[in-house]
Amino acid sequence: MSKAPAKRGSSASGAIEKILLAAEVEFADRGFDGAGMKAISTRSGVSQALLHYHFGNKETLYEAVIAQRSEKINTERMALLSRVDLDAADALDQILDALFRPPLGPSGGQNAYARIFSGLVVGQEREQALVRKFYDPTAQKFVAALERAVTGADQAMAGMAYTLSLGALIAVIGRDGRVERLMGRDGLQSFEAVLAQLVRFAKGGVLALTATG
Amino acid sequence: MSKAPAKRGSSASGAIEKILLAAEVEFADRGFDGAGMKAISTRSGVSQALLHYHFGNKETLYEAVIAQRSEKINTERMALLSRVDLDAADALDQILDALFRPPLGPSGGQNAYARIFSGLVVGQEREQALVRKFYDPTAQKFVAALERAVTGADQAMAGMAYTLSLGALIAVIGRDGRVERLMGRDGLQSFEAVLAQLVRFAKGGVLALTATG
DNA sequence: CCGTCTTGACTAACCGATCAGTCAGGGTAT
DNA sequence: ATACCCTGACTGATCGGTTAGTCAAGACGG
Repeated sequence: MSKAPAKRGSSASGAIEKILLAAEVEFADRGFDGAGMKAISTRSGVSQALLHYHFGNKETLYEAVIAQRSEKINTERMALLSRVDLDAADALDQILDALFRPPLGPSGGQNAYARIFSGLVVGQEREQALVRKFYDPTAQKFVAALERAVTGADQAMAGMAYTLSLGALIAVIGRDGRVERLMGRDGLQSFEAVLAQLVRFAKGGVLALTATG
Repeated sequence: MSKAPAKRGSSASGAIEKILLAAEVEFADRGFDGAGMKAISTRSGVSQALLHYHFGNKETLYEAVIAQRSEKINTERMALLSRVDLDAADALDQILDALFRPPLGPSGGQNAYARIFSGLVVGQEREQALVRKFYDPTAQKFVAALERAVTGADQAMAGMAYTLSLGALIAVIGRDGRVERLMGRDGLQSFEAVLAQLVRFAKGGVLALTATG
């Protein structure tokens, strides 16, 4: 019955980590369909057969990349969110900071996974299924936090606010060169400066969305 | 030297239009790499060879789809923008409406091209090149309009505001089912209602971004 | 006649996936 | 200790299928 080994968890030479790292870059650069198993094997320095030995197929490898990163991001997001005083004056700023900071990562937009993240948000069935699986539970916590922190917001408004804020986030992620092209001079801004602008924009948007009128 | 025919402009049975329409749906559903020339030919009811006869290759066909739609969108955007009084009180609302309405199209998010549009915003080299070619000139007009209409905005701020607003737009485009999932009940809202919320969000964001502080 | 279009065969490259087999390490029986 | 075997990690070669793209020959219609 051709047992599939496919049980991850051990690897003598750290091959699994190398594969995941190479796959992340390849998927980020070319997307799921554009990425090739051969290219991933070359990039990671292992045989192509080993990719299937450890992960079974391309789809599972893709999911493994997202599972690994999303867990870190969700953990970090929840840690930041748990420290927010929802009744404080700057609660909304803190919530949005907790939402944006982890996926942007310490290295900003050149982070490979950030580009995969963008693809998840605007993707079709495959991506939506992964979002549902790996991001929805945390997302609902944020929607609930928004609903509580913003006066006059119901669940529908909070959900819309969350979606629109995420849109602003992925616009920043994919902006390499584009923002600089549209706004004359100015070298690339620091990570914290961009994040601060993002929070300001989203905050203004959320408040405008939920304001009575 | 084996001249490529590839001169569009005439078609006895309207095959070119059928091809462009089918290609638009296929590219929207599966992305550039996921789309297949065979699938496009099947969908359009035309032989696969005819695709190459008229468009040469896949890349050119993709570009033709975007060229056709972007021209309509840009024309509509400029027409709406030209009617805006940049010194009026609601100038910002009008600018954002002119920016969002055309790509959302009359049919809203189920519009096939809208999904291609989303992919352009978050894409890599190929998509960025197409954006540069087909959208940048109009984009710069909008950045300039934002710079003039919003007090205290310089070009850098206006460019950032434009990028972030676009992000909110593509979040709405790709939201099918997702917004409804995050915000309890509520059936799908009407096109104008969604657009109005989008404008409110972006307006609040832009003003917050450019406010002194 | 000429441009449009179909049909069908064809290539060269590439795709994901599979296979048989190598190798090292560790337990185990004697 | 040594001979044995099993297991898990890993590879090179190759599988069948699909891809974009090409080409030739002919049909249809203005």
